[in-house]
Amino acid sequence: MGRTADYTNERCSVAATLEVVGDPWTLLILRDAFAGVKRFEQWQERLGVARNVLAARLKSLVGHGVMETRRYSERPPRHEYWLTEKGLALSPVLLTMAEWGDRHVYGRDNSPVLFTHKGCGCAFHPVLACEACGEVVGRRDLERTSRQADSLTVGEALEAANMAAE
Amino acid sequence: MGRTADYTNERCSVAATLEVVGDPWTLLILRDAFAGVKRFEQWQERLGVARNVLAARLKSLVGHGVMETRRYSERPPRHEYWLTEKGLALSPVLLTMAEWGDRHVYGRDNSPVLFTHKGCGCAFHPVLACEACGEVVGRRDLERTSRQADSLTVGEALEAANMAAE
DNA sequence: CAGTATCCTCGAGGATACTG
DNA sequence: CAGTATCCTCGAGGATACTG
Repeated sequence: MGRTADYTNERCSVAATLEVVGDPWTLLILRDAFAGVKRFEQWQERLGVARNVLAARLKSLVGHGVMETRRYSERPPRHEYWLTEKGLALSPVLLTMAEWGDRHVYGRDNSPVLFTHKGCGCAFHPVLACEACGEVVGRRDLERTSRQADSLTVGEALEAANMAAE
Repeated sequence: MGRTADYTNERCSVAATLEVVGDPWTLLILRDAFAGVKRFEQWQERLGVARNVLAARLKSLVGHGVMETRRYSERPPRHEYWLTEKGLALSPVLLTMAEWGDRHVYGRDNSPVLFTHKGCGCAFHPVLACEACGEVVGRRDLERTSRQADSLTVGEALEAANMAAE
């Protein structure tokens, strides 16, 4: 009866990620966070999102441990939102999204943002590599093993993760 | 006045990707497509999504060139939905999402899906590498150059891409 | 500045019945 | 089987005014 896709009953890591960040505004908030945005008003102005919605999203991101608040003024009390390690770990998701939009919507010559790989000096375009051996990997190099049957739902996993965090 | 985030006026490749696939149901549809789902009823049953919504999403994905229809029966006329090259190119997005959910929601020991890298035989966990030089790359190895000011909006880029496709 | 509190709209999505 | 056509609900999000 939910009004939209409900990820919590899925048994899937993709759905788990979507449950935390797969919201129309959240990924734009995170994109801006990676670009250095840390304060409420900055997001509000850049995104034009309603204040209550922005507040709710930030609260959710903090609740999920993706961002954390840091005081930058005592009087008046003010704080900023910083990406945690967990939040910074989303960078490959954002980068692969940027790469796809770049390549398949804009076309590489029209890319609105460019990254340079400092190591080699080239324009950076990500490909996936295997953490274990470092080799570049395509879909064909992977074999998929499902364990869905005996695994937790997204809702259960989130609950367990929150318990562990406390 | 839109009811939700409107990506079309952004000048950003991430937003461009979200405009095409960043919908609560669409990424789950694609996830299942990568798992081999090709027919309407299969998605409908697995996702429990309303039929009109599923039809609309599939139509949108075909319209954006992410999937294409293929006849598999003449009488009665029946077709399947196959990922195009453009659609298959989304695999790094799904894989990095799966990795994050795996690691930061489920925890690696509870992962509902495993991938094995055939090359080295190890459990596959993706990291990003530079297409040009093959080296593994972290956020710190990247330098960002914005060209937002003189670049197209997402809406304009999508229109241009559609024109080119015809 | 960084929100909270209210009120309101409206359109996405669900449910169901129908069709070639 | 693969949708289309209708109708309906309801809650997400926008707008605005207010607060410490």
